[in-house]
Amino acid sequence: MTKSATNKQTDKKQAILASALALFVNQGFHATSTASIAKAAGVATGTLFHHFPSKNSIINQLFLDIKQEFADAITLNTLYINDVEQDANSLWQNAIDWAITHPIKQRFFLQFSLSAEIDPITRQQAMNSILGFVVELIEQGQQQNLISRYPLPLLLENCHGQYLAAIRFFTDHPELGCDDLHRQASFQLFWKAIKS
Amino acid sequence: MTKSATNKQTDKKQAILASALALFVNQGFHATSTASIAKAAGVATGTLFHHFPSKNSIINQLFLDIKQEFADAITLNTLYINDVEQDANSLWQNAIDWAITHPIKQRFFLQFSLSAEIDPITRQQAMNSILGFVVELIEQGQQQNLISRYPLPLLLENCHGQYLAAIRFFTDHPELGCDDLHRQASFQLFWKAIKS
DNA sequence: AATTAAACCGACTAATCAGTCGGTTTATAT
DNA sequence: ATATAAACCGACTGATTAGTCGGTTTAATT
Repeated sequence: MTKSATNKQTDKKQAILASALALFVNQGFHATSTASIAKAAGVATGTLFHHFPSKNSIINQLFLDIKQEFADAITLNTLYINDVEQDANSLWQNAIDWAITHPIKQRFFLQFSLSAEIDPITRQQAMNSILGFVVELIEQGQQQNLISRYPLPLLLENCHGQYLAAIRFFTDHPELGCDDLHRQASFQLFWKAIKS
Repeated sequence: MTKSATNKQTDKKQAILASALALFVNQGFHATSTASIAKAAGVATGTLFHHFPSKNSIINQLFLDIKQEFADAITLNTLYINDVEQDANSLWQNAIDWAITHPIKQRFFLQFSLSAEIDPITRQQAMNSILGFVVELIEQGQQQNLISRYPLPLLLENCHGQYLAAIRFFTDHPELGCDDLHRQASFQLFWKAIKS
C-alpha cells in the first residue's frame, strides 16, 4: 500500500491536466471554463487553483509535458547508425505512430503550438528539447552531402511544415495509418525535398 | 461627389472589419471584445450589431473576404502557358509576394485557418474557391508525368504544408523576402518533393 | 415638405468567468 | 496523542462580455 501507492495529490493534479487537455482540444481554450475543468476532473475549483496559479499555467504545463512525452517517444527506438536517411526515416515513422496513437495530444499541438496562451519561453523551452537532434541530423546530412545546402532556417521550417502536413493527413485519414504505401510516400516526399 | 462617393454604410462596415482584423490578429479572437472593435472603428456597439448578427459572423466574413482577395492576387498575373512547373512557380512566388505585402492578413490565416470560430461551411466554401485550380494543376502535372503519382490527398496536404512553412519563414524573416536565393530555394524544395 | 426606412447611437442587462477565501479534512512527523 | 502543514472544498465576488432596445439622426423617395 505504501510503495508505489498512487499519491492523491498527484492523482488530482493529473486528473486536472487530463480533463483540461480533453476540454481544450474539443472546445477551445477560452470556451473552457476553469469550473468545467474542475468538474470533469472530480475536483473543486479551489483545488484546481491550489495546484495551478492560473488557467494559463495549465495549458503551459500541458504543452511541456506532452512535448516531452513526444520527444521521448520518437527517439526511443531510433538507432543512431550514422545513416542519416535511415535515422530520419525512423524519426519520421515514429512521429506518425505517436500521432496516430495519441490523436488528442496531437490535436493539442496542431491547435495550440502557435497559440498566444502559451508563453514564448515555454514554447522555446519545449522546442529546443526536441528540435535539437533534428538540427544535428540535418547538419550531419549536409556535411555528408546527403542533404542540400539550402539555408538551415529555411530547411528547418520546411521540415516542420511537411511533418505537420503528414500528421494532418494521417489524423484526418486514420485508416491509412497502417497503409505502408501512404506512409512511405509521406517520407519520400519529405526526403526528396531536402536531399542533395 | 455623387459618383464614386464613399457610401457611409459601406464605410462603417469596412471600418468594423478592418478594426476587427487588426485586433483579432494582435490580441486573439476571444481576447477582443465587440466593444473594443466598435471603438477602434469609431462606431457604436449598436452599429456593429446592426451590420453583423454576431461576433462570430465578423470573423467568418473576414475569412471569406481575405481568402478571395488572396485567390485573386495569386492568379492575377499567372499565365497559363501549359508549363506546369512554370505555372506552379508563378503561383508560389505570387503567394509569397502577397504574404509579404499583407502581413496582417497572412497572420490572420496562420492563426485562424484552423480555428473553431470559423464554421466548417465557410472554411470549405473558401477552400474550394482557391484549391480548385491547385488540384487541376497537380492533375495536369501527373498526366504529363511531371509530378509523381502519389495519392492526391497526400500530395495536396504536403503542398499546403510546404506553402505554410515558406510563408512562416518569409514573414519571420521579412528582410529575406527580396533575396532571390531564398525565394528560389523555397520553391525548389517544394518542387523537388512532388516532381517525378 | 412630408413620409418612410434604414443607419446609427450608447446605456443597459443577463450571464459568465477567473480567481479568492475562510473553513474543513487528511496526511505526516514527532 | 499532538502538532503542523498541506490538500481540499465550494460559495462568493468583482470584472467583463455579447448582444438588446428604445430613441435619434440621416438619406432617399414622392
